[in-house]
Amino acid sequence: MENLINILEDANIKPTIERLSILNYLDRNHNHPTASMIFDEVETKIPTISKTTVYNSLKLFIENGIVTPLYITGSEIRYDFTTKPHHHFFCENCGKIFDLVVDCPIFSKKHFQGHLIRQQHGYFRGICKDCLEKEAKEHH
Amino acid sequence: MENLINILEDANIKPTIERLSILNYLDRNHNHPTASMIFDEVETKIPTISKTTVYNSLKLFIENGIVTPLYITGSEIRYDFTTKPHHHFFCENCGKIFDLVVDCPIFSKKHFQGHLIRQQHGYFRGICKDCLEKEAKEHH
DNA sequence: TTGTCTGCAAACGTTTTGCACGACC
DNA sequence: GGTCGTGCAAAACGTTTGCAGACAA
Repeated sequence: MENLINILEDANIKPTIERLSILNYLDRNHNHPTASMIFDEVETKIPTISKTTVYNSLKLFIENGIVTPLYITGSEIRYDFTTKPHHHFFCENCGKIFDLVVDCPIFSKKHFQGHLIRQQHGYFRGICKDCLEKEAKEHH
Repeated sequence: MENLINILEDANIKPTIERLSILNYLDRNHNHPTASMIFDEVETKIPTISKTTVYNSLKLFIENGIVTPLYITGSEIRYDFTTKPHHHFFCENCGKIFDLVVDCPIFSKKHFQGHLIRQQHGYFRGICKDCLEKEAKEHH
């Protein structure tokens, strides 16, 4: 928690209880939650919190590079505690999004073919291993 | 145009004038348009067409693998005439989305680490070469 | 007291849905 | 005549904005 306060202060963001709770949630949950998922959990600790504050905080975090928004599903935005670039797999069956480790030749490059790269995503959609195995069992 | 009719008929989609116009637009414009951009252009040829029909048609095309939706910007969905998988670059300054040719080790694989891959996107956000050059000139 | 943070409510823009009309076989 | 396609209008959805009150320095 002390660590999270530092992250915010380093970014010149006042570490309010709301912001800390949101960041704490993202720190504990690396499963790319939606704003609603964050709100639902933080609300149990801070019952007075509003969705506006969740959105405000996430916007602030994104602007400061603390959080990365993922536009993967076409509906809700997913939020990812920023680490080094990595790929994502989105399961169309169970909706889970998880990290993939892929050896990609341009990862972590800042420039490519003359363009400035600020963010990079490799992502895959399909049916995840778990869902495939469940399906197979049902048809045994 | 004959070719486009075949594409639709092969997918068991009745080639109405609306669907053909939409597909024709996508065939001529590989710049990843939004539904509105498609609507605006097709409307000049078929003034009675509605946005609902554009959305209905796109949905049908996507379900049949003729069109790929791109969830890149976080706001409007972009639509891409389906070809072989490729990367995209989204310029945060001018909003353009263009194709990138990248040598990626898992492209065109159908399975990866046990997961079934139906679709794959590699995409980059940042500032494109053209915008960087314009910026440089302004600060000469 | 000044500026910042919060949170309600309303607005927003894109997409989806319900439904009725019309076209076609 | 029955199915399919269209298109209007309304709803839905996640997100953003305006604003007023609360809080903190």
